[in-house]
Amino acid sequence: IQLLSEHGYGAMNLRMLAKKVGIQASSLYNYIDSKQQLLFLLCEETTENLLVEFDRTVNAADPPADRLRKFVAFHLGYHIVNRKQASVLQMEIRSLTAKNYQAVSKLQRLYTDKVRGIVDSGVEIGAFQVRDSEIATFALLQMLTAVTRWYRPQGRLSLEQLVEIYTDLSLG
Amino acid sequence: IQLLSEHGYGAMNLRMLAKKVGIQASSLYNYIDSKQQLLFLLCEETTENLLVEFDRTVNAADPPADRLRKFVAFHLGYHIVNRKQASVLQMEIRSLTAKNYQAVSKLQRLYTDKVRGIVDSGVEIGAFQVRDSEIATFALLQMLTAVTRWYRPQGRLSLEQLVEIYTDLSLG
Amino acid sequence: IQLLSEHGYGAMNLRMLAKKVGIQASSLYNYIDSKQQLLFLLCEETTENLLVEFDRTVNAADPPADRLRKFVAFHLGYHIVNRKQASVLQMEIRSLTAKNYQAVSKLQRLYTDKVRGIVDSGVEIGAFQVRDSEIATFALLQMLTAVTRWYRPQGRLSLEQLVEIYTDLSLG
Amino acid sequence: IQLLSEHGYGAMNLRMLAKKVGIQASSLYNYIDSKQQLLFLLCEETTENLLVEFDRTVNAADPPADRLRKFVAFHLGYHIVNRKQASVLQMEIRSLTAKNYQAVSKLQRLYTDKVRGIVDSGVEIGAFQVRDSEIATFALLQMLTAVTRWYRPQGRLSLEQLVEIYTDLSLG
DNA sequence: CATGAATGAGGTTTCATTCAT
DNA sequence: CATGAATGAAACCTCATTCAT
Repeated sequence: IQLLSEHGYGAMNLRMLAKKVGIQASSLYNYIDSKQQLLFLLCEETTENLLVEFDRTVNAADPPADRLRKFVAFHLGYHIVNRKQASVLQMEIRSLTAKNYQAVSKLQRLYTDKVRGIVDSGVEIGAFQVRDSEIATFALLQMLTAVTRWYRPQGRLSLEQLVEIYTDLSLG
Repeated sequence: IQLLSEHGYGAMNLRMLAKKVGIQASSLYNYIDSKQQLLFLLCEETTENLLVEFDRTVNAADPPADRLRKFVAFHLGYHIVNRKQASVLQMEIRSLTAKNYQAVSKLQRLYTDKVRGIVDSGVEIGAFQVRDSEIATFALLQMLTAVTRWYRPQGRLSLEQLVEIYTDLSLG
Repeated sequence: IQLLSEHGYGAMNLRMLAKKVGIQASSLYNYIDSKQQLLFLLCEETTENLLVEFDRTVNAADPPADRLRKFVAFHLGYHIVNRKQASVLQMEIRSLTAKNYQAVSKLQRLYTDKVRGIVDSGVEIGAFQVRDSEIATFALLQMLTAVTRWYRPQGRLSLEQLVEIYTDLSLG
Repeated sequence: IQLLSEHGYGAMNLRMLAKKVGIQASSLYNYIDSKQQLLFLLCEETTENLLVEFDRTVNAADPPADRLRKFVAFHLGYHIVNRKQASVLQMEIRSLTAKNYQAVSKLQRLYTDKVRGIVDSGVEIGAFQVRDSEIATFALLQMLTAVTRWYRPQGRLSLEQLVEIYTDLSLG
């Protein structure tokens, strides 16, 4: 994950990975079938994990505004803590084989749908006002996810502060 | 730009580009110094163009709310019309040489600062309320820029509708 | 052809070939698409050539016994003169891709059918007596073709002598 | 033998063999010293076996024509029943180390000499007429041996029929 | 301005073989 | 007797780049 997030799939080669884990490049093939499969497994696992954690965190029974708050805190926190993993997912899916890409895409769609569910239910009961809930969902997700692009630990703001700020922006 | 946006810098090779423009790969070197330089020129040009267009569109004399509206319309429109170019800029700067990366980064920083200027001046006169104007600027920019990730022509919404929706979200 | 006949497809590597022709291995790819394609082209060409030469040599209008004599002289001569090429064809077709194998196989079948035609027409007019003309054709062909397995130039017998000997055996 | 005859020495790898026998590749080394030695043992054993069976079947005291008939029946039958083994011997000796190759070659020469003995003794007493007994021996052997190249069980002809056909051709 | 042929560095992958357990 | 993990050499192939023409 670290190497992928630093160099990208194309620029990371297996010799780098091998050196990092202290074996020869050929020995990697005791663990993976191919470089492509490695990327796929990583992307798949990360996305599935995100789905599981979402369900564990966001209680479907809560009112929409509460769910949104929990979602923002969760999604932001997750993307800050696992920012390398998340940025690999964001940047490198394009390097997946058509077939693999579709599999991961499908999982990501499930996640997007969950978030859309929050927005929609808020709109339904009049808690949220948005012109277009699909676009609102995209905008929300991308605004939050993009935290991986600039976040640096030891930055000016703590995780808690960021959550507050982004919650404000999201509710707005 | 088309090939870069489809395949990425690493996966696009000069033979592909040569074929696309109808010459042999070696002939490309009559026009470019290296693959890297080509990417750099493209990124640099795109960013500079963005800066110029911003200045031409957003009148520094207008009140902040107006400038924000004009900015949203401009930035969104630009990223939809030039979405391939924009997505190259977004995705491929990482493939730039350290030196080239810094040069483009510096230009991008200028743009970010201009947007930050709008936010700040709005906050100053009490037109906008944000907890943190740096984060707000990032969030705003990334929310808008990410339109390149999902936009498809012949989609459900016209450019005008999208501008309205995103203006709403931005003011919120 | 020389390298393939000496080492076999699997054991011949492209570096050997490159060295033989005095360029770098990678430069071979200016002429071929892949090692597999090289083998295919060689096999295809050889087989097609054999078909053409057969037609040029064996006159369909002659009586069967004459055609058989001409065929023996031609086939034996061809396999002695082009013995390396012929032995590649014999030994290495198995290394062809399924698809490529079928293409070459089909061509070879055409040749076998021509020879079978000679045998059949001889049987028809009572010039040849064989219990089974399919097996007789196989036996004839393989007996002749196998000359590539042991023939060495500067051997005890001249080409003319060999032709006489094999003609005798074939008519028998 | 099955794997070697299907894929050839170069294309068969020890992992395939291991899987076939239900152990791990490394465990093979409890039974063999090397891949090369495995091929050698197989080739050696097959050839020796052929020699032993020849002696058991072809009675040196019989008149040449009878010996030839017995030889044809034996050699053909053996190559049909053990066709995979036989085709490995035919195709893969070339993959033997120089030293191993010579050892097997020497054994094969013994077999060829035995067949030559039949031809020669037939010529001596005037039972066979051949222009050149060395070539006749080669031709005979290769004609028969090549049955491995096309024979398929459940083919049109029974073993007995094939023996009759080939005996005819051989005497001719 | 265009080309074809060449290059060399490097990439992923394969595979026989080893070895501690 | 079996294994999993390791290895290193080597294989095919790719690609940015060069250069004489």
